[in-house]
Amino acid sequence: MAEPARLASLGASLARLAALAPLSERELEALRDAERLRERFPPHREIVAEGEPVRGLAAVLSGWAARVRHFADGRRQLLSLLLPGDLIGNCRQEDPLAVTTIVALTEVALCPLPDSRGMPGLARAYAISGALDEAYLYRHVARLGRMGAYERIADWLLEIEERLGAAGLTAEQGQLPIPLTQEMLADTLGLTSVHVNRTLQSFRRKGLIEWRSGKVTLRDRRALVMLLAYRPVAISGARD
Amino acid sequence: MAEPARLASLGASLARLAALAPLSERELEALRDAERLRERFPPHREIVAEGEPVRGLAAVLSGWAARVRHFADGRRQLLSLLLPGDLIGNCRQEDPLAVTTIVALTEVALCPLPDSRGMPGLARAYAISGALDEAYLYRHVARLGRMGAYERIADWLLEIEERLGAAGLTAEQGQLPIPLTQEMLADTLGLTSVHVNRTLQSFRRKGLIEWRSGKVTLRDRRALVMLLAYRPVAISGARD
DNA sequence: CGAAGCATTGACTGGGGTCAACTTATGTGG
DNA sequence: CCACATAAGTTGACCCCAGTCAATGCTTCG
Repeated sequence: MAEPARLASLGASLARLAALAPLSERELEALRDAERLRERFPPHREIVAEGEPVRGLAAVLSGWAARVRHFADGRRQLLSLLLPGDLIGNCRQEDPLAVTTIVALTEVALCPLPDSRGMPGLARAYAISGALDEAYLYRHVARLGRMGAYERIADWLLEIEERLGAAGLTAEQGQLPIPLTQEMLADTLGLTSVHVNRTLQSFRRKGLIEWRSGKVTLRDRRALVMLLAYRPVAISGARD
Repeated sequence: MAEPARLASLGASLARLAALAPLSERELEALRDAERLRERFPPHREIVAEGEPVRGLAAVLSGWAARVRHFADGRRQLLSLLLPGDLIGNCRQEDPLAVTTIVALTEVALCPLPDSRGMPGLARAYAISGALDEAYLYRHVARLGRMGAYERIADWLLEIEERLGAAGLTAEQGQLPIPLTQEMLADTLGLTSVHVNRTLQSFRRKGLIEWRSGKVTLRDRRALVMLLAYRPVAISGARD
């Protein structure tokens, strides 16, 4: 955002990263280089396995991935979503082990990122990216712990709008490309796909959102924000 | 654990930190120094305010604190618990802003910690502490997203046992000092205090735990672990 | 055109929330 | 050491949000 001209040559996803901190010409060059090398993963493929050594720092160039935890009886929880521009393996130890499994939700392209040694701008950008991850993770905890289904979805949509915006992925008229099935969304929000379906339909009927073939439009952002501010306390017989 | 003799002069809480990575004599000395300076907070007092600049790195010497988020209508969610030995302000940016409010749940004593510049052992210890925080946070997300009340409490108790053990705070016979009210536990686990109460009573009646005046004993750890593995699927009419 | 994955709908159930009363600790000043 | 106040824990009655099960459409895409 600060220097659109110099970032222009970067793909959108790395542009998000580059916008987090002022970068020197050399650092930008390093990112441009990195971008050329990319590794692809088909949907459902594990990108990182929990407990395995982390291979190094990488960035999501396209597609969505997720940190995931599986239960013995088949339940699963998506712990966090990794969108284009997000980092993988962004930690401080020398030889870290992966804390969670990471799986590709769609087709995903990664690129390895340069070490930040001797590049203070990059180091700052990585640090800020990590802090953002942490902030979104806390938000996710609050969402799962204390929000009902309507609130969870509204809050999540607003978060995704913000994050896709930062990655430069909001199409014109605020269309958000969200390639998740309702079941993935359910596994993210701690709900069942059936209930996600019903809640989304209610949103659509009220004209709050449109959601067709992976493109989401927030038709009434104000109403979504209202949903978060205070629970109606259900006095009147207002239905739906 | 590696070097009990050299750690002996450290208070238990900082001993946990020191056990995370091999430390030089100079680094240990720096910790011993730090330990002398302490700041006290009464229960309910804010230690860090969300959005404010972080004052620097510190460690919890005694008492429990929590990262917390408040909702407009009075609901609140404890995002993570800070036990003796845990760090506050452990991040990588230069001038970070606090991502969440931190509040003292009990009387809390903090001590400032030395910067890790020029002390690679300390740097590693801080990094590992941060990685552990992250791991527990992901576990918390899975707990809130996909576990029922029984599982949440069982899983949480096992986590706390592990963490108190690492901090050297498990008394003889595995008594855990847990200074939380049922309401605080409810705000941690995304439940109501009423439901926490009923669930705990069920645990007690089944002989799984004892909980009296802040001292918890896990009487049947095996059964607690079983609770996590698979949901009973409720075929028979087994009550309670 | 068939198959597989995804979305939708209905009927039913139950875990956990809500409200409100009551009891038991904890503690504080006289 | 008691009287009182306040916080914490306990219990019961009732209800609703979200889960479950199962059938049926709707898309894609070989």
